[in-house]
Amino acid sequence: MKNSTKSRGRKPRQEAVPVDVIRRLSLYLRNLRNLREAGRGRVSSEEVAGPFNLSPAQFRKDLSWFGRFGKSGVGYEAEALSEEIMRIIGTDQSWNVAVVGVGEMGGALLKYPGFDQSNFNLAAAFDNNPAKIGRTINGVKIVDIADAPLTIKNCGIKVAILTVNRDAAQAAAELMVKCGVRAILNFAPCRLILPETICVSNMDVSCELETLVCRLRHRLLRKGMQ
Amino acid sequence: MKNSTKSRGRKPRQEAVPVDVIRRLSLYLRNLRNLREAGRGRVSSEEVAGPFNLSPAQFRKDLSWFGRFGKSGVGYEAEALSEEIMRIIGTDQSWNVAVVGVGEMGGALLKYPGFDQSNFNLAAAFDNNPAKIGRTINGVKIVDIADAPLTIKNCGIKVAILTVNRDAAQAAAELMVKCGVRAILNFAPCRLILPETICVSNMDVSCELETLVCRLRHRLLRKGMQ
DNA sequence: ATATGTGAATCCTTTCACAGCC
DNA sequence: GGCTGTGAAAGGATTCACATAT
Repeated sequence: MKNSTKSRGRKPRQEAVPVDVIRRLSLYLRNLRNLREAGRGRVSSEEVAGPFNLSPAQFRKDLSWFGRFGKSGVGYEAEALSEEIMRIIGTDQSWNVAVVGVGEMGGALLKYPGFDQSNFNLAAAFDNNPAKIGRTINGVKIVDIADAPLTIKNCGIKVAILTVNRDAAQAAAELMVKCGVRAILNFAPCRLILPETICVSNMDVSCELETLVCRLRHRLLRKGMQ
Repeated sequence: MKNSTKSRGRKPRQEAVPVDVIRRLSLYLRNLRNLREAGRGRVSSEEVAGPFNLSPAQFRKDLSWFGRFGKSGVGYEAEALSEEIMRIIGTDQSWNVAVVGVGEMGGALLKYPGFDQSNFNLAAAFDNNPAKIGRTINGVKIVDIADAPLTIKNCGIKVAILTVNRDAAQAAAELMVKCGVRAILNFAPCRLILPETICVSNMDVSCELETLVCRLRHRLLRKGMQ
């Protein structure tokens, strides 16, 4: 009965950064942008973390995974810190991203203005519907998914957003992996079975809604981040 | 310096259910549906939790927050367990949900077929754009947000999905709260400042994308659920 | 005086392992 | 034999508190 299933029971004792640390870095970064737009040059850990109901100590511990970025007794330079966090996350460079499946959700993402200010560049859109192939949405031409290998290679795409329906998700994901995609943001309401080397994150509306309404009846224990 | 900010440093020592438990229950529930559709009547904790890279022990501990639902040496009845979990979450009853802001994302959600099989019923859509008010999307009539109080009261809406743009999000959220909404699923890329009694969950595409690409460089420590 | 960075302590979550039951 | 339910143990994450730096 022991060591039965896959690799779940391992004890790697590795010095790996917890993924929640990165998720918080991403929040800090957004807040830093706001603070800078509000004219703040120097900021404290309380100012950066407080709005998310996270403690200043948490902020400092999170950063300490990667180095020392503040001045004792003074605080942090908002701009320099932003750049450091972007370097840590990897968004100091630009990323070409593919949208796979131009249905309602895929179309909405292609038109989403939030990416304009980011270093994520929606560089390609794929679909298998002949009625959609060749059309252009917000400057992005919809390409036959059969031609995905070439496009992905040409654009150097490593990240895909999966917005196909549930039944098509697994096959589409496998195709992306075969084309060289290494990270997938999955909007389909199912789990993808992919090699462990591929990074997957799920945006699960049903799951979030269910969690929300459950919090309405039970008083649940959250942990910051709102 | 101590006891400085809000209520962050409390030690409530309460027997509150962690929100992650609920998030996993939601996943188990989905898998149970799949297992039932595949004809399985009786299932084991391994079968239910395994596909999410969660351990059988975790599944049993999660359930133990709420009671005892299995038979020793046998397993669980898939259908009965589904109903129990739905009762725990609260989706044994139907929920009317409002979509606030019928832009690209709001429209996509209104047309999203995933809600058909769920107990979430998109009962109302609000916008402030006269060109949209009065139109119908997927059977849902778009109502002037000025008339939200009446609609929300009539439909008994307690949950809203916020799909307005960032600058409008805080005001729209406050309006919803004033109308009696108690839970908000926020798609806008910002944090909402609301009374603690209101439940908020954020669907944050940028944050997830950043976390994903960060995982491409650093080998991060995830904890199941994929 | 003030705020960082970080070991130590605390708190929480997950896993282990086994008694109990089918 | 096989699987659940659950205390106990192990492992992680958060908070404390203070030495340190400006």
